[in-house]
Amino acid sequence: MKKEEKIQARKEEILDAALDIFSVKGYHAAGIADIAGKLEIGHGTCYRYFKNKLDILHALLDQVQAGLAEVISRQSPDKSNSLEEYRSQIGEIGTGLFELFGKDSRVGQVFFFETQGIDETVTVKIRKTHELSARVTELYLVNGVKKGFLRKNLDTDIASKAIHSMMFEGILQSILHKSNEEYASRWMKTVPDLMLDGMRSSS
Amino acid sequence: MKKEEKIQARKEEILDAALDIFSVKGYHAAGIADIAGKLEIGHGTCYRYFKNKLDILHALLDQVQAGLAEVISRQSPDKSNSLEEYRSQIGEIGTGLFELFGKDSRVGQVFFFETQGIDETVTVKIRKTHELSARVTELYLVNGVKKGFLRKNLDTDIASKAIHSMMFEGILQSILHKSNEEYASRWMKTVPDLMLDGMRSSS
Amino acid sequence: MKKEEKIQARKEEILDAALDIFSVKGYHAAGIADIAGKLEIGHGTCYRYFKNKLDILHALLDQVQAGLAEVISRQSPDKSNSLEEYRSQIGEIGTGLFELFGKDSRVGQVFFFETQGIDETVTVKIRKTHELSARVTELYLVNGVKKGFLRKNLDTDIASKAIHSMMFEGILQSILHKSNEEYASRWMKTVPDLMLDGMRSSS
Amino acid sequence: MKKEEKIQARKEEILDAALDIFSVKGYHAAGIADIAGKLEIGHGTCYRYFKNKLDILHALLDQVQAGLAEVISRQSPDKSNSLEEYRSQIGEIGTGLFELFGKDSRVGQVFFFETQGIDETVTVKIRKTHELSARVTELYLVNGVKKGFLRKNLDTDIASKAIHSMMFEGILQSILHKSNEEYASRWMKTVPDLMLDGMRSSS
DNA sequence: CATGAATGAGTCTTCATTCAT
DNA sequence: TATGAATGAAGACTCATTCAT
Repeated sequence: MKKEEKIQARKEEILDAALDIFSVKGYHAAGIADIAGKLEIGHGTCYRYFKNKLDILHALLDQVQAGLAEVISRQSPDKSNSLEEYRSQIGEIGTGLFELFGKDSRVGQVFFFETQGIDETVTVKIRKTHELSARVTELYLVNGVKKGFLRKNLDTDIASKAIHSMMFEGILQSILHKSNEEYASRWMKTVPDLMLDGMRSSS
Repeated sequence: MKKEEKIQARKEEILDAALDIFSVKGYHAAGIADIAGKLEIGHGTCYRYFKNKLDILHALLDQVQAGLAEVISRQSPDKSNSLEEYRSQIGEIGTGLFELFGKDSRVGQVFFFETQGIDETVTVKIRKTHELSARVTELYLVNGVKKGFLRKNLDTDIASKAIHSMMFEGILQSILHKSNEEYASRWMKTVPDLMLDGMRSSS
Repeated sequence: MKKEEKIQARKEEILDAALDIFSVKGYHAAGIADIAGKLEIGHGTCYRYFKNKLDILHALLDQVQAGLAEVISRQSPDKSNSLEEYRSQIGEIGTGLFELFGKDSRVGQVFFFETQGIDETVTVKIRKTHELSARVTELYLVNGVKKGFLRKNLDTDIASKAIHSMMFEGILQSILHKSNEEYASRWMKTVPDLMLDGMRSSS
Repeated sequence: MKKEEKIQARKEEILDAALDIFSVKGYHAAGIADIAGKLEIGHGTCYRYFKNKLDILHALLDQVQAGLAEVISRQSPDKSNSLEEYRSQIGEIGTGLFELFGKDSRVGQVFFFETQGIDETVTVKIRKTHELSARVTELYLVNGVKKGFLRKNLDTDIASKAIHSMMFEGILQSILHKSNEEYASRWMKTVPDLMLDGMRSSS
C-alpha cells in the first residue's frame, strides 16, 4: 500500500516536472535530462516510471483528458428545460473549463501548443479529446432542440463543434493574456450571448 | 531578370516539395534530404536558397499569410449596409478561405497541425496570422455596429476572435473529412446563422 | 555448517538460473534482472553471492572445468598397453564427455557459443580448459608411443590438440542436432577410427 | 566510375579499421567512435557507409567467407586419383588457409573469438561458413572413396567435419603462437598424416 | 539477509549544416 | 551553381551496480 503510493507520487512528480519543461521548451526541445534535472534525480529514474519520453507525454495528455471529462460530467445535458437554465448551465461549464486550464496555464500551453506534429498517436489523442468535448456539447444542443428552446433546424453536429472551438479559443486567449481574470470574464459573457442570440441587433 | 526568375522558380519548387513532406511527416520528422530527394536535387542545394530548415518553414508560413491576406482584402469591411449584405459578405469570405485551404489540403495540414512546438518564432508567426484574420473580422463587426445592424453592446474584440475560431475550425474539420465538399457547405451555412441569429428558437 | 550449506545452495540456484539465461540470450544480452527474475528474487540479492555479472560467468566456467577434469581423471593415461585397450579407453572418455555436455545442452551452449569476446580473463579461462583437455590427451599419446602401439614419429603436441578439437567438434555438432543420440554414436565410432587408422584404404 | 571506387575504398578503410578494433577489444567493447577515431574521421561518416555497427561486422564476415570460398574453389575435389595426389592437394588447401588467416591474424581473431553471442544472424553466418568448408571437404572424401584410395566404410559426413575442425584448430593455434611459421608447418605435416594414416604404428 | 529504487556512465544513432570540388 | 561527403553536436535509452531500508 505504502509502496504503491510512493510510486504514484514519484510518477506525479515526474509528470509535473515534465509539464514544466514541455510547456516552456516544447516536447521536442525538451530533454529527459531537463526533466530529471529539475527534480534533481538521475535521468535513468524517469525510465523506471515511464517507458520513454513519449510515454510521459501520453500520461500528461491522459491527465488533461481525465480533468476535462470530470468537468464535463459534472453537468447533465438534459437538465435544462428553458433557455435561461441552459444559459446558466453554459456558464458553469465555462467556469469549470477556465478552472481546469486556468489554474495551471502550463496545461493549456502543452495541450494547445507544444504537442502537435510529434506522432500520429498524440495527434489522435488530442483530437479525440476535442471530439469528446464537442460530442457532449452536442447532447446539450439536442436536448435544447427537443425541449423547444433551441431552433428546430439547428445542425447540431456542426454547431457543437463551432461552439466547442469558441470555448477553447477563449481559454487559449485567456492563457495568452496576463490579466486573464478580466479577459476571461469577457469571454464568458460574450460566447453564450453569441451562441444563443447571435450578433444581430434585436429587431 | 532571367536569373532572378530562375532563382524564384527554384525557391518555389523547394517550398512545394517542403509542403509535401511537412504535411505528411511533420516538421521534425521531415529531413532536408527528403525534400531534396523529392526534387531529385542535392540536399546541399536547398542551402543555396534557404538559410536553413527553419527558414523554409518560415517562407511557407509567409505564403499562407499572404494568401490569407489576399482573400481578406478582396472584401472591404465597410461595404455592407444591412444584415443581408453582411450575410452575403460573410459567405464570400468563407468561400475564399475554403478555396485557399481546400484546394490544397497540405497547406492547412501544415498550418494547423504540423507546425507547433517548434520554435518561439514560428508560434508567434502563426499566432500573428490568426490575429490578422481576427483583426479584420473585427473591422466588419465594428462596421455592423456603427451601421446598426449588429448589436450595440457587442464585444467586438472577443466576438471577432470567437468567429474567427469557428471559421478555422470549419476549415480544419473539412480537411479532416474526405467528402469535404458537402461537409464544408454545411459549415458555411451553419456558422453565419450562428453568428448572426444564434441558436435560440425565434420567439 | 547449516549456514554454509544454505549459502552454497543459493549460489547454485543462481548459477543454474544464469546458465539458463546465458544459454538462451548470451552473456551480453542477458541481464542480472533476468536471472533474478527467473528465481523470483530481488536482483540485488545476486550481488550478495557474486561480486558481479562476470563473477557469475566465471563460477559457471569453473563448474564446467571441474566437470571436465572429473571425466578426464576417471581414466589413467598409462593404463593401456595395447591398441585395443587404448581404443576402448578412448571410447570411455568420449562417453564421459558426451554425458557431461549432453545431459545439459545449456552447458555446451554457454561454453562453446555464448562466451567469447567478453573479456580477456574469460577467453583465457576457456582456452585453459581446452588446453587442460589437450594436455591430458597428450599423456595418452605419449604412453602409446612409449608402449609401441602408436607411431614413434608422432608429433604428440600437435596430434593431441587435433584430436581434442575433433572430440569437441563432435560434442558441439551433437548439441546442434536434435537427435543427438544417433548422431553422437556416429561421431564416437568415426573419431577413434580416424585417430588410429586414418582414412586410407588398408592396402 | 571514380565515385564508385572512392566509396568502395572508404568502405574498405572502415572495414580494416573495424577489423583492427574488433580483433583487439571484441565486438561489444568496441565502439563506433574507436573505429572512426582510428581513421581520424567523424563517427557519423561510418553511418554513411554502413547501416550500423552490426552491419560492419556482417560485411567483415562476408569478406572472410568470400576469402575462404576463394581458397577452396582453387582446387577441384575430383582431381585426385591416388592417395599421393590427395595428400598433396590437402597440403595446398592447408597452405591456402594459412595464407588467408595467417597473413592477417586479426581475421581469425575476429572470426574465431570475438564474434559469438552477439546475435542470431552472426552465429548463423559463422556456422554457415564453417559448414561450407566442411561440405567441400566432404566432396574430397567422397571422391577418394569412389576412386578407392579412401576406406569404403568411411562416414564422410562426420569425417569431413572432424577434419575441418582439425584444420581450423591448426590455424587458430598458429595464430595464438608468435612463431606461427614453424608451428604452422608442424600442423601442416601432422594433420594430413593423422587424416590418412592415423596414429597407430604400422604393423 | 534481502530488496529494489536510484543512479549515471556509456553507446549508438540521427541529421542539419558546411564546404571542397 | 550544384553537389554530396564529411562532420559532430545532441539525445534517448540501457543496465550493472550501489545502498538505504
